Amino acid sequence: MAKPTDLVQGTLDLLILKTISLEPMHGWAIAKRIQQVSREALLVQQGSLYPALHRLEQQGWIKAEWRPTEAGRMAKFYTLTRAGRQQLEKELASWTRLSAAINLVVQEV
Amino acid sequence: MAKPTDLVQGTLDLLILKTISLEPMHGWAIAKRIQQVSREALLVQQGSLYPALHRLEQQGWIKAEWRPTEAGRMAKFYTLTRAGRQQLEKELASWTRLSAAINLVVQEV
DNA sequence: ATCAGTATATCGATTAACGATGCTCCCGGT
DNA sequence: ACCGGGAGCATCGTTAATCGATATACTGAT
Repeated sequence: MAKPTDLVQGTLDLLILKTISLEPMHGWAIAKRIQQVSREALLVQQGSLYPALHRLEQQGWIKAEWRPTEAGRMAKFYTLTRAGRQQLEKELASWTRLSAAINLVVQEV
Repeated sequence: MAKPTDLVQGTLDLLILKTISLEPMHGWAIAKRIQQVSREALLVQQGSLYPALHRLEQQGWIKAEWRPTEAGRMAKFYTLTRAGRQQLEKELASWTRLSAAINLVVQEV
């Protein structure tokens, strides 16, 4: 209720794809990264994160691989596939287009 | 499918509130207006529009009144309430904040 | 021995938007 | 007189994304 949403619904995929497009990362790190880069404005809940990762993997946009972290622990690292890169382009274009459109309405005088 | 979403989920309330903040309008006109101002980028489906209007009315953010249109037909005109104006401020702030945050992530190099 | 932080995961509930469908009224064309 | 199309309001069932809570396990430090 009356809660300042953590995310804009529908943008999580974009955020994840973009984040791992810079370098392969494990889920936990992806969430931290998004939070940090957005200066604490975006908070990716675990109950949103992992389902999203599985969703993306099933679509063939990312692929997972168990590897040790720098801290020496095992974690699932996600890499963007070729299809994922295309999807990122699409989602980026869509976001740009739609957010610009919303701004047109919202800035109307 | 592969459908270029008509809206960004969660922004419809904002779009409606903003639109009728300029002048009271009936549902049909609100949808047309949003579509036109956004240069056809945003398309408000009727199955989204009317439930949203009822939602907003129940929250006490807008209130309805039957009046004749310029064309002489009866239609339900919606006006922003005082609470609605506050809500508009909130949603606007939230959108600004969140979309800026998303852009931070998305424009990361 | 315990606690905090890292890391993955699932489940149920909530909620928004969509697509389809149905209704009425009015106007203009034939 | 008839018909179609646009204006205008509405509801219903489905789908899907996110949230919150909960569970598990490993590590390092106190």
